[in-house]
Amino acid sequence: MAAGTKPLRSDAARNRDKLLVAATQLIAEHGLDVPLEHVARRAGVSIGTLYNHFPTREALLGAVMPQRLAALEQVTERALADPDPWDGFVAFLEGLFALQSEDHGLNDALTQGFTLATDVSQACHRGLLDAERIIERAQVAGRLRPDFGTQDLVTLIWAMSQVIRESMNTAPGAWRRCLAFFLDGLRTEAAHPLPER
Amino acid sequence: MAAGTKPLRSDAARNRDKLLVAATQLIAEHGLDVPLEHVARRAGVSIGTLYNHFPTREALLGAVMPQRLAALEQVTERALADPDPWDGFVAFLEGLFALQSEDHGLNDALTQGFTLATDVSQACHRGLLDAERIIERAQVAGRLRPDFGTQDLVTLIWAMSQVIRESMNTAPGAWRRCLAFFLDGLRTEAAHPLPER
DNA sequence: TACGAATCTGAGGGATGCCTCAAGTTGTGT
DNA sequence: ACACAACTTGAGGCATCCCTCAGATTCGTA
Repeated sequence: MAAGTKPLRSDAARNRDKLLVAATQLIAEHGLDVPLEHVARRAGVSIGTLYNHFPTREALLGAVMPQRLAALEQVTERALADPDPWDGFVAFLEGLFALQSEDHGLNDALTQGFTLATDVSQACHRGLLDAERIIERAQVAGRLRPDFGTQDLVTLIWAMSQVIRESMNTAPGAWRRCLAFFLDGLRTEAAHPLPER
Repeated sequence: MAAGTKPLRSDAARNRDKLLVAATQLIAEHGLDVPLEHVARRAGVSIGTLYNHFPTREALLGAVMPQRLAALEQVTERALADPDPWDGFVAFLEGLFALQSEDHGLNDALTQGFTLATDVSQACHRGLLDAERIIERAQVAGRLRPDFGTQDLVTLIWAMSQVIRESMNTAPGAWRRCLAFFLDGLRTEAAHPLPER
């Protein structure tokens, strides 16, 4: 795929950048549903200009979110770099949820994740593949219970996203305690049979 | 408190009932945010009439939700009736979340719960007191880890409410598996130290 | 049956957010 | 300096949901 994108006029390029900055900020503060008019206003640009550059909300998210999701890759790397597979697994989850608790938009994206714009959705799937390696490593080491699958991670993300949302203002960090409870149920030695289906 | 409410005219009483029935149904189907116009329409009544009977959304919720929340009391009773304190604790959680998964409105109410109309909020608090007895009984029996408090139950409800929301259509019952993981972390023997605040 | 009070109705005004497009402005190559 | 394509603007149309109120209707009673 050659770069089919013509070079933007200088003012257009500036406005596009201002929009991306504004969108990144506001999405982090207020989530994926932030009114596009607010984004345009913070960028110091009219709503029409926003629609020139990003014809749909998804287009804007597709331009903003992948960068935020990339932060997750670092967390994954660090987790895999941990010599102890279990500690790495824990570090992954803590890093992941720490990111979510700092960015409303990321929290939303990982919740809706797979119902979203192709760009975002694909990034989520890629992230999940990486996560799978972390999970398997901890299982092979005999530390993580073997019946914990990737879908269970998705479910855990759903769960924690809400804890983060609800406690963000009143008790930030409450999610760490909740995660600790959950982790105690994920150790191999804690495992009891799961309900069938 | 004497009944300060004058008897309604027969048609008014009928309409009030129709509104309550419609609201109960639609709230269960679509959650607490269901448009009031929809409620009026399903009740076969004009929007004005709805506002005659329930001047605010909270008034309507205050009339509808306590009855739904009462279903929870039965769950609590049955849980306390279980001879095994741990089984009772588990039955309580399963009963609670089963109710939530059948009623979008109840799910919302227990999530927002304490940010809500006084009637609903009070019912939530009362429910929480009952739950405390279940928790303590399981702890005294040495089955439930002693560092699990009422606030942790609230957090768990937040978490599961989202799992229920997300999986309701695609994989109803997914919450049971998630709960099983969590429960395995709540057993006394699974307990590891929690992060200090 | 006829009257008055209780009740119902639904058009309509307000708020928010989405998105478009005709007219105006600005960058850029010549 | 000019011309034209590229870009910007923001009013305004659409949709949804909120809530109100003047006028029409209906119930209960005498």
